[in-house]
Amino acid sequence: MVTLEDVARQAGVSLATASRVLNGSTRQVGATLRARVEQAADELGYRANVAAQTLARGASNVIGIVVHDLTDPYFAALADGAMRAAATEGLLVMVGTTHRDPEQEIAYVATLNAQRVRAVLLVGSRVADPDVTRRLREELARYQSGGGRAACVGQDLLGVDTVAPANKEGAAELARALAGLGHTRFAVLAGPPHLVTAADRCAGFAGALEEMGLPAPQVIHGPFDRDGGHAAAREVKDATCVFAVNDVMAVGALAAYRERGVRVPEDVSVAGFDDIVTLRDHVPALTTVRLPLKDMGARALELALGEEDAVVVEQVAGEVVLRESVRRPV
Amino acid sequence: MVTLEDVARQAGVSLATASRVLNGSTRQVGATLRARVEQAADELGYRANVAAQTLARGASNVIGIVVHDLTDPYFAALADGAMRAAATEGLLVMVGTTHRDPEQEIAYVATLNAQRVRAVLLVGSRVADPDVTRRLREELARYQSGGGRAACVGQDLLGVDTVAPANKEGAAELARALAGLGHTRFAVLAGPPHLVTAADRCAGFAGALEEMGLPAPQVIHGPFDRDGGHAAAREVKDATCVFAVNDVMAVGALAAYRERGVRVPEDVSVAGFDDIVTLRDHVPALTTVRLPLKDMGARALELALGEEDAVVVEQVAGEVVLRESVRRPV
DNA sequence: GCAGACTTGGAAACCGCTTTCCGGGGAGGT
DNA sequence: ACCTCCCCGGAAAGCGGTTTCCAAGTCTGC
Repeated sequence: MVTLEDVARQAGVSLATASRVLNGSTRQVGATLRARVEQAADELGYRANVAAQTLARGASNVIGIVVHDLTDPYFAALADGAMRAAATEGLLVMVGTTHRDPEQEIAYVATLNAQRVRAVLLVGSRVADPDVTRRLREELARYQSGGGRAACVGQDLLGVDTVAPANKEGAAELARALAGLGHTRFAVLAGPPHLVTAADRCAGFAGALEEMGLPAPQVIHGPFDRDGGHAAAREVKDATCVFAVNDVMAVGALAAYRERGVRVPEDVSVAGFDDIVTLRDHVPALTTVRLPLKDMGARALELALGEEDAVVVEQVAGEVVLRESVRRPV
Repeated sequence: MVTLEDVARQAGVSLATASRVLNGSTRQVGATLRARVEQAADELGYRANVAAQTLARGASNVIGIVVHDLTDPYFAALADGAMRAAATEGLLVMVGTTHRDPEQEIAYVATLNAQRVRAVLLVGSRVADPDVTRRLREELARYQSGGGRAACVGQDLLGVDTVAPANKEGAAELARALAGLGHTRFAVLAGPPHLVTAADRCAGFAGALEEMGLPAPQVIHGPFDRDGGHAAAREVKDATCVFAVNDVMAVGALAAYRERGVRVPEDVSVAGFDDIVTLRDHVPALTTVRLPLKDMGARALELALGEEDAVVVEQVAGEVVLRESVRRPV
C-alpha cells in the first residue's frame, strides 16, 4: 500500500508538505511543490488511509444508520433520504439492519460509537420495553458524551433529536375520513402491541371512532409485515372497513381477501398507512396516509448534524389519501 | 472520550495487558488482572477506537457495498443478502448508492479503498462504456493491489469474482415458455441500450424467438424503472405478448395498460424478470424469471472474502415462473 | 538598505491501539 | 536443590496520518 511517506519521498518534500497538499489544510503550499506532490501521488496511485486520518483528526466522515429491514420499502425510503442528504455533505454511510431485534440496535450503537462515526440515525419504531429503552438510552448517552450526534425517526423516547410522524393524528384523520364515507363497523389489523408506532396508529384510529360516537373497532394483533396482515385479515369478524396499521400489512390483507373471493372495496374497504411508493400500482389502489419518508430521513440527518444543543422533536403530519380500496358501504 | 490508557491506569495495569483483555488477543491474561481490567472498562464505559485498531492492525472489519438505488427492491434484496452474510462474519457494512451514475461508482471504490475496507461489492448492471469500464477496473486494481478484495454482482466485465445471473438464458427460456403458449408477436420493453443487463435479457429473448423461427420482437428502449416501463408500453404496436426486462418495468407497463382499459392477460400478456418479492401480491400476478437475489448477494460476499486467487465467475440460473399475467392468445 | 510582518517548508509530537521483545517467577523434571 | 521451560506482565516501537512549533525566506514600508 502506498503511504504518504512514499509520496513525500518521491516528490522530495516533507511529510507535512505532502499532507497539506493532498488532504486539505488551511495552509498554503507553493505551486512548484504542490505540483510535484500531486504528480507523485498520481504516479504512485496514493489513497489516503482514512483510519489514520480519523485517528489523527479525531473525527471521521462517516455516519451510521440503523434500520430494521432494508427490504421493507418503508425503511428503504427513509434510508435513501438520509443517504442522499449524507452524500451532499460528503459523508459516507454505514448501514446496520437489526431485523427488529432491539438488542441488535443497542449493539449497533456501541459498534458505531467504536467507529467514532459523526452521527447515528436510529430509524424505526421504538418498542415499549422500559428495560430495552433504558439500555439504548445509556448506550446513546455514552456515545454522545464522547461528542457523537444522534437522531431518531420514530418516537421521542430516547432524548435525542427526533423526527416523529404524527401517527395518532394521521390515523385519527383517516378514521374520520372513512367514517365520513359511512362506515361504522371497523377492524384494525394492529400489529404487535409493543411496537409503539403500531400502537399509536391503532390508538389514534380507535380514539377518533370513539370521539365520533362509533363502536370500538375489532383489534387484531399480529406481525407488522405482509404475512401479519394476511393472517390478521382472516380473523376479521364483521367489519365493513379494515385499517391495517401499515401499507405492507394492508397488501397482505388484500391478498387474503382476494384468495377468499371477498371483493375490495365492494364487500369490504381496506386502508393502510405510509403510502409506500413501490405499491402505488397495486390493484385496488390503496387508501392510506402519506408520509414524506425521504424527507423525513433527510431531515433526521440534518437534525443530527445540527449544532443545536436543545433536543428538537419535529412532528411530521401525514396526509390522508383516499383511493379505490375504500368506498361507502352498501 | 475514554481511552485504553484510562482503563489501564484505573485498573493499575499496562496498556498491553488492557489491550489483551479487551480487544481479543492470542495471549492469555491472568484471572485477577483480567477481572480488574474488565471492571475498569465497564465503570469507565470504554469503547475501543476502531480507527486506531484498524491502523494498528492494518485491517478493518468493514466491507463496502455499492448499489445503484436502495429503494429499488432488486438492490434492496441483493444488499440485504450481502448484509446478512456480513453480519454472520462479524463485519460492518458501508453502503453507497450511485443512483446509476458510473462516475459515482468509481468514486466510491476510491473512497472505500481509502477506508481500507476488507472487501467491496459492486452490485448492479455494468454499462457498455469502455472508458468507464476501464477506469473502474483501474480503480479496482489499485484497491486490490493494496490487498483489497472485490466481487461483483452482474456481468463479468471487471476481472473480479462475479455472481452473474444468467440473463440471456433466463430470457430465452421465458421466450420459449411464452411461445409455447402460442404467442408469436412479441414486444420487448428493453430498457437502456447501454445497460448490459437489459441488453442481455433483450438479446436472449430475441435470440430464442429467432431460433424458434418466430418474427423478431418490437424492441422499445427507455429507462430501466417503473416509469420507463409505463412509457414504453404505450409504444407497443401489435404484440400479443410483452416482455419487460425487469419486474418494476413490467409493473409500469401493467399500470399503463390498466389506464388505457387494455386487459391483462385477456388482451395482452405481460412478463417481467427478477421476481421481486414486494410485488408478489400484484394483480394480475406477474409472470417472471425468478432470481435468488438474497443468495446472490450473500454469495458475492463469500466470493469476495474467499481466499481463492483465481477469478471465479458464478452463473446463477433463473427460473421461469408462469403466473396469471400471461395466457395463450385468443 | 533594514526592521518587522508574512509566507512557506520541515522536524517532531501526538492520535489510540497492537504486538514484538524482554524479563521475572513458578512449575516440573532429575 | 538446580536448571529448563513456560506463562504472563510491561516497555516500547510502530501503524499513517495531522498539526504545532520553528526557522528561513520573502515582502513591505520608510
